[in-house]
Amino acid sequence: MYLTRFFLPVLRETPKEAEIVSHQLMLRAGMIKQSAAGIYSWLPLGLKVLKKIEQIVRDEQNRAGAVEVMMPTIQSADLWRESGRYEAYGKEMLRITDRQERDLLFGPTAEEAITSIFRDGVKSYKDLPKNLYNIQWKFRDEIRPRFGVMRGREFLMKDAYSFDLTKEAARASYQRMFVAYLRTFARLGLRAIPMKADTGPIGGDLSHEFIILAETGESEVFCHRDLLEGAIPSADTNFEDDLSPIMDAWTSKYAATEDMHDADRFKKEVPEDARVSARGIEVGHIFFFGTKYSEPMGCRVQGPDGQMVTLQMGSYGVGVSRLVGAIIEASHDDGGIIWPVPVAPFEVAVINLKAGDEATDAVCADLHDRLQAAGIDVLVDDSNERAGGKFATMELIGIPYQIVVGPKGVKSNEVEVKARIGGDRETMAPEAALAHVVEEINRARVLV
RNA sequence: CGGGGCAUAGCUCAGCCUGGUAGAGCACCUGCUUUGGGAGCAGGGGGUCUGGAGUUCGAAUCCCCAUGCCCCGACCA
Repeated sequence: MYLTRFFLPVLRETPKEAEIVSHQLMLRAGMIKQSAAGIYSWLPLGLKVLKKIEQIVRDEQNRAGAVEVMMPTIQSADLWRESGRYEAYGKEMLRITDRQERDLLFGPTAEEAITSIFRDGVKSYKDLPKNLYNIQWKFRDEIRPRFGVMRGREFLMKDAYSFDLTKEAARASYQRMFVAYLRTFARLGLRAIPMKADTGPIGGDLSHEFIILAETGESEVFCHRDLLEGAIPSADTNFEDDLSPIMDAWTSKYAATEDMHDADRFKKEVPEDARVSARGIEVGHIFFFGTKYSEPMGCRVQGPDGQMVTLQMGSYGVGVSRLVGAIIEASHDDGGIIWPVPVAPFEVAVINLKAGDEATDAVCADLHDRLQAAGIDVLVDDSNERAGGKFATMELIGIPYQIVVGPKGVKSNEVEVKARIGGDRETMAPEAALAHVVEEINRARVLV
């Protein structure tokens, strides 16, 4: 992609409505534009990041054996009357009436929709276990949206729902998602820590929030330092195996958000030098809720003995659009965003310091074509901007690698390669620069 | 929903108190000079001053009513 063809409305100054750094940087980098409170348009740069995150989430759901569906964003009120939540949900639910005076709503979540699909499609225990997920736009009419996409009213979310015959089987389903989440967040370049969460009326130990540490996190969190270095299950993990050892390893050490924090236990169980207390952002939440929806909605199958059994369900959410902001919160500096390679909108920026200079243009075009052929997402800055402006923009939008091509260097067959992280610069031949960034990027892509 | 604040050019803001027909910086367009870490000079385009209703000869400015957005709180993927 060439910058002169792309749409990248960057702002030099920070719009005053943005409070936290991710919101400020997303606006300045031309990733989003606010349309109404908590509702945003995704501009090309932001959309590229969103899509990359979405694809990694999808990839790991599929790996764990979940199956994707897509459902309507507009749902029928009748469906929600079945579960009893139409009345219970409150003003956060955006209610709509159509021309026939039928009650509709813009889905804030998908338990009802998915349960109704599942119950009509599965009648035998032989069809279990199953896990269906969707990645869709949801709407919650929050009293006070804020922090940009971190807490918008409209948001892209992945919700998975597991269906099992027994609680034991449901536990195994839960563990599969637990492992999938460890891998998902690691692949996004994040270190997410599963923390014990409130299970609500159901009780038990099957509810975890996945938290990433960031200064601007919404809640205070406490955990054992070892969890910051926990082992990520490898790509060849067999999801048919017993995953208890992995989950046990991750849940045996203290980790809790402020709601669940027990200061005495924390002191007793965690040595002083291993105590981490920080602020955290919730990027995922998984929980087992038994028959909360399957019971009222009649989601049952016939068991081996011919008796009808109400299914045990769990739900597993990832805030996809929120993750865009969360990653920025966790990865930025004074110059702007620092994208982890797997989610970077472009992996390499080729900066043409003198667009219009024949030799410089030729080197840039060659790099562009060969990077693209190598499967690298490349953006060539072929604008007439001055050098300083180009550097500042690429730094702002956080492209992991820059190849700087100028007329002086071209004469001596040299370009400069610069890494966004650390800012190291190295001069080398264009050939070497190409090989270098391709190697670095391929390495960064297969971290887990 | 309670409390507070703001609304003037794409962005950041001045002008409002004390009414007289709209400004700056950045961005944008033209030209010249420049060109390796957000250049300089000259010229130029762009505004229903959030909306409505008042007071007045005259309203961005004063009065009233709406609306939108932001912040604090309760709520929250």
